[in-house]
Amino acid sequence: MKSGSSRSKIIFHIDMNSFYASVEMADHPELRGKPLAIAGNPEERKGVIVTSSYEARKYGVKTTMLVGEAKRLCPSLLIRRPNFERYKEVSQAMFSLLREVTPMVQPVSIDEGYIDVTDVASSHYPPDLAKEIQQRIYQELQVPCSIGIAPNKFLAKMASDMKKPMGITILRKRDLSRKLWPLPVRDMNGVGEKTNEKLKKIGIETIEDLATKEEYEVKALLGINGQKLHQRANGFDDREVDPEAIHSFKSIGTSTTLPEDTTSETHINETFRKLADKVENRMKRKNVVGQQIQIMIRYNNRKTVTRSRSLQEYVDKREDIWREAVDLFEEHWNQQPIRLLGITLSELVERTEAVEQLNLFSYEWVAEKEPLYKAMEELRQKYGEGIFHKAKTPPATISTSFQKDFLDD
DNA sequence: TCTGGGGTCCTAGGACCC
DNA sequence: TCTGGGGTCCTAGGACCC
Repeated sequence: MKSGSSRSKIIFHIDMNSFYASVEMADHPELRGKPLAIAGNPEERKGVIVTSSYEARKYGVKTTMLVGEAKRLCPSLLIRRPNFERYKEVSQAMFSLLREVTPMVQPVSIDEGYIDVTDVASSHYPPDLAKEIQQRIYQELQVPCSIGIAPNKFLAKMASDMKKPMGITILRKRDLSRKLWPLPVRDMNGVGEKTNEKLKKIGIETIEDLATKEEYEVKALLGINGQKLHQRANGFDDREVDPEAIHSFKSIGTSTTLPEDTTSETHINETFRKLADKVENRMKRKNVVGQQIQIMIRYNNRKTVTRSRSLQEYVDKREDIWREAVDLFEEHWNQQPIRLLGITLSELVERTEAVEQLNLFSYEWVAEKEPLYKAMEELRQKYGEGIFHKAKTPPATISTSFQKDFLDD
């Protein structure tokens, strides 16, 4: 084993098959073997399919399809509401199990993740190891998974997709032209609807078409993403499995589709209150505070706008989140009926870190407090209360830049 | 009866600074 | 008579993924 050199790696991608439906079947044996879909409540306009069992997929039931449409395709379809708490439990149990194999575990979402087994492979033959993992997950949690084995993340991900459910697929570099290249380019991770259309216009339909095109042509079409895709199609991907990535989340947000379109400010304010509550709870749980707030408004014609604002101070309290959200909303709402509202906080930092910064700030602030109050009073008398309309906050949270600008004058 | 809710990353223009 | 060039921050929007 050479140290520091680019030794070839062995990466597994573990993909839980039809995860939510599988968990429901594990918990409710009477559902097993039946066409099952997990979906929201159609009466609240949330009736879209989130996941469906393989039995349901045979009828053409797909994710994001409306429940009505799915039932038309598959009249015997059983529908269950999602139980995310339960799915999270099973997910955590699954990742704990993986961590018994190696600490090099990177969860990507609730139902998939990568592990780097390069070091483990000296004592375990990788396909056997994969089989063992798959069996343990199935026996201990009663849910199926597929595993892709490859020298990098991209190929492992593509491999885990090739045999489902309960498949194990090895994708070596030398297998590329035979196993990967014949696939439609749309199947690549990172190629969605729009990119697929663009690629089609320059004659790229399969992964082979992409791999054998000149890189600069793809880059000219898609920018940096094109370059990345071209490299991946040729089997290159140097992203590491990063066990820490899970801790560095960048935003926390929540949104809701309203049971009916509304223009009622009371209703809108109430909705923002609930959203702010939810965001606060999640921020508390993760022990973070945020310095940027974004709201999302989807109108009845589905036109969606986002509006954001950087804040002078970190927030994590429902009242502050709510006030900023409503303030942004009032500033930008075009009076059209609203279908969906959302709040997202970003520029997150650990609360402890924020407190240190705050202390520093407070120290400076106290020294300038007295003149600031005086200054504000003068402004108020000169221009009226309206001068502070934008801030809508007590003097303690007036921006430092404002404070500094004024005091320097 | 058109299409949920949770995210990440990238781009692009304008402001502002040097 | 035409006014460079680079860097960073802020905001809005879009593409993509599960």
